[in-house]
Amino acid sequence: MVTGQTGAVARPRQILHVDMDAFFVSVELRRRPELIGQPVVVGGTGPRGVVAAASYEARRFGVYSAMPSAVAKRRCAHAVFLPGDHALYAAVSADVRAILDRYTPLVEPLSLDEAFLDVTGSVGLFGPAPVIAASIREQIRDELDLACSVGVAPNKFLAKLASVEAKPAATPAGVVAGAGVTVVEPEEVRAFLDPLPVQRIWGVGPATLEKLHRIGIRQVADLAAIDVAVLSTTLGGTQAAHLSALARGIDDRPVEPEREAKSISHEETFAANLHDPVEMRRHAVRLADAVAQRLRAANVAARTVTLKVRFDDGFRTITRSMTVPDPVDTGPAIVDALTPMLDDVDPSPGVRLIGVAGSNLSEPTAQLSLFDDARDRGTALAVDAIRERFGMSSIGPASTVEGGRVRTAGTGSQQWGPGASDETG
DNA sequence: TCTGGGGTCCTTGTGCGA
DNA sequence: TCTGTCGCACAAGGACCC
Repeated sequence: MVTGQTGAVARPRQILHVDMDAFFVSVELRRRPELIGQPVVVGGTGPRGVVAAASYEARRFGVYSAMPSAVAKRRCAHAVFLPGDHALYAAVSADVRAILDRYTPLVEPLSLDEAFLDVTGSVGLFGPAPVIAASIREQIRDELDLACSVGVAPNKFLAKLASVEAKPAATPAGVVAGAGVTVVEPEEVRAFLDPLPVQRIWGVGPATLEKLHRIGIRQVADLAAIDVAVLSTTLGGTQAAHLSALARGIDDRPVEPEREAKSISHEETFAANLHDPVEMRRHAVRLADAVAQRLRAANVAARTVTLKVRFDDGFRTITRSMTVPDPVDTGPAIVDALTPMLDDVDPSPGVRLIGVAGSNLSEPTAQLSLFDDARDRGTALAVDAIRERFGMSSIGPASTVEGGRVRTAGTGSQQWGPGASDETG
């Protein structure tokens, strides 16, 4: 319905990438206006916390997302550190989404603070794509008191790069306002891409960058020029073909409004290392319970259960997984699958993180022959109902009760690392 | 500097049945 | 019966993204 497939010359697609500016911080500033203009950091406040978002004033001091909070505090001691409120950001994200939905049904959220829109079929109604981009910015600003940047281009990859160009910039001298909207026309693609450093390409992280540097590739132009067969010897065929296409501005991926989750997981980093297998199991039970609840909420069950353990000896991480014959969506069933894996882990080096994931998702089965599972599922659904009414900490596995309250996972209280106080004992 | 949490995708190795 | 190989499923880990 959006592309000319009737024999007429196909119009270039009109893709928008909408990216909120310093989203978590900006949401916080709405309720803390006295902090506007100050360096503000949202993220984990404990010794192992990381920065989730930094205001542009904080970025002037070299504070960026994913940086350890301890480093951020050293670089910008006078910044205001806030713990973050994931539930609030999700609610505001829904408000933003409602605005985007006015322009096209083809909206693909990438995260809470960014989304792709295919407005190819909307230009007749709302005007050219850059006009739509400006209109979206205006509505988000007027209705939500938030700023965003928008990239407009013929595909997702270019639109995403374009939105970065549109953003404000933090320099040691001050914060420079961005254009707000950046448009890359089809005939401008080469001039836009060629001078960019190769790490700006989606999928080029530190490891790939190192490989590319070794063969003399530093700019996107270098990558676009190199033969794919040659690149394959360094990166492997799949990645070589993918990156080569992107470097040439080719990206045919559609905007997909409804993508089904392929896995559901919870993990937690502890303020103090665990050394006791019993403690490990207790946390695993809690995480399994949280994963199970989300599986049921999504009306799916997992055939593969994965345990993730990160040790304190050099950040070593192991994963162990098991595929079970019948999909599971209850805490006890997930714990059953986890138990042999947990028994195999030696926590003596110190365990800093435990994660539990369910993948290989399918619809839950209700086999009458599995009496125990059916009973577990009935209990679990009852628990879900109680939690919906009285809150997450109202009920949970006995082993997760601390001081008369249930410790929960994934409730948004500690999204970016352990809190300043040691809760693990 | 020393690294959170929630995801996706890819590669490599292994076991198994045809 | 033995061996090679192909495809598939699974397991584990790495890299990357926000």
